[in-house]
Amino acid sequence: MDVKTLCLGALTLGDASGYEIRKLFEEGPFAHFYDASYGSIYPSLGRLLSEGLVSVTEMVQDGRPDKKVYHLTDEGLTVFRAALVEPPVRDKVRSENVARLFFADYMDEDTLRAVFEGYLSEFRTMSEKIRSLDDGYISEGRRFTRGLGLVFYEGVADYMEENRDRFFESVRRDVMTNNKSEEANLKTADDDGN
Amino acid sequence: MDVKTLCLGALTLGDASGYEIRKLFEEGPFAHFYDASYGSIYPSLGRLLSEGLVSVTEMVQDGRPDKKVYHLTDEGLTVFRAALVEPPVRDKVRSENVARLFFADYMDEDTLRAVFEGYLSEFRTMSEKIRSLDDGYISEGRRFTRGLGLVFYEGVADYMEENRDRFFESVRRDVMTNNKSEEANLKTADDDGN
DNA sequence: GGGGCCATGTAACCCGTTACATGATTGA
DNA sequence: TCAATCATGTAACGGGTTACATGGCCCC
Repeated sequence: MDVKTLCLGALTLGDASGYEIRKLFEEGPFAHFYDASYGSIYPSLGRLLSEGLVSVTEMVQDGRPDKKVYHLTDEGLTVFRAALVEPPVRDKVRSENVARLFFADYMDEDTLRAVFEGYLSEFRTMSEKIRSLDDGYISEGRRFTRGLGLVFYEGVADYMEENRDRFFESVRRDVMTNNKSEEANLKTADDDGN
Repeated sequence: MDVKTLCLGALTLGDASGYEIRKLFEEGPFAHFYDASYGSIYPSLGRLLSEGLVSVTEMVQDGRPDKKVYHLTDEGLTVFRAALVEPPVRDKVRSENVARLFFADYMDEDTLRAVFEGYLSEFRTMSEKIRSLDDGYISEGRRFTRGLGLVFYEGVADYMEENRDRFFESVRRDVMTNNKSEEANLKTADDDGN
């Protein structure tokens, strides 16, 4: 499912401009499971328009730039529904943060602490942001995935806090071991292929 | 952090071939936070070799194809350490599965059930796989991130099971509401921009 | 006999990011 | 006055995926 399809999905929530759609990904309800930038959203909307899957209304505003408000057409909805029937591909995750933590024993402690605390506070911020949202009426899918996000952010944040001390302590031990084996390497540097 | 850097990281765990490195991403300890295919791993190893960051030994095997076992050089380790100092970019997540659940009320129930149960069983499988691993000795970073993965997989799986019934029930209500408003749309189809 | 694992590699393609261009308004 | 928000768009670049090519062994 590409950005184009997600734009159709975005418009099922109501008419919106490219800028507003971007915010759905940035900090709105899509933030937990997808990301997209202007460079993919605007061209997507353009293509959807030429395919008749969305219509557009130019809104003249004063005090701020004009905007183009897009609306899902019946055909657009049909196409979106068809896209949802396709079996989903596996989740794609790419976390440099976790990678850093994985290789904790190859980092100096200050950097590691910064990564750890930065990551943790990001998770706390996210979970608080979700909690503080007023739900009004939202669809069950939206409510459910929001709960899913909450479980994820809070679960990870709690885990990190609970294991913080032990983690840094054990990493320090690993680092000492690494240093020893590197010293040993220096003494036998010739059979190293280097 | 690109695949090239992750290949260096992979080799801190021990010498390995491209094929073996791929398995780290596919089902090994990297699986929770990164993914990479042969098409990126082999070229990466080639470039690392020409840069002197890894060395290679051709291993002739019988009964199976020969393989090239790569080894991290001192310079490779230095470069890897330097890469870890760079502040990590934000996690990238892209989940078609969650997207499907978000738009639950635009799917027919059979498809939705298939997505739901498929996703759930994927998570159960993953968490069981992690649990069943014998740890022997592994670095704290690795242990910690494994725990992180476990919290994630089990947290989400539990959430899904606990909320399953309510979810499907509420979605059914949403779907009925949608159908009603679409019928209403048909009656006023002319002011639809379509 | 067929499917799956072992094993390496390349080339075309694609989707998306980054960076740039432009510019008014509002609030600190 | 400086930064942020609102708002749309394009072009170059890039990293990675998909698909293809090749081929033997092992187990059912």
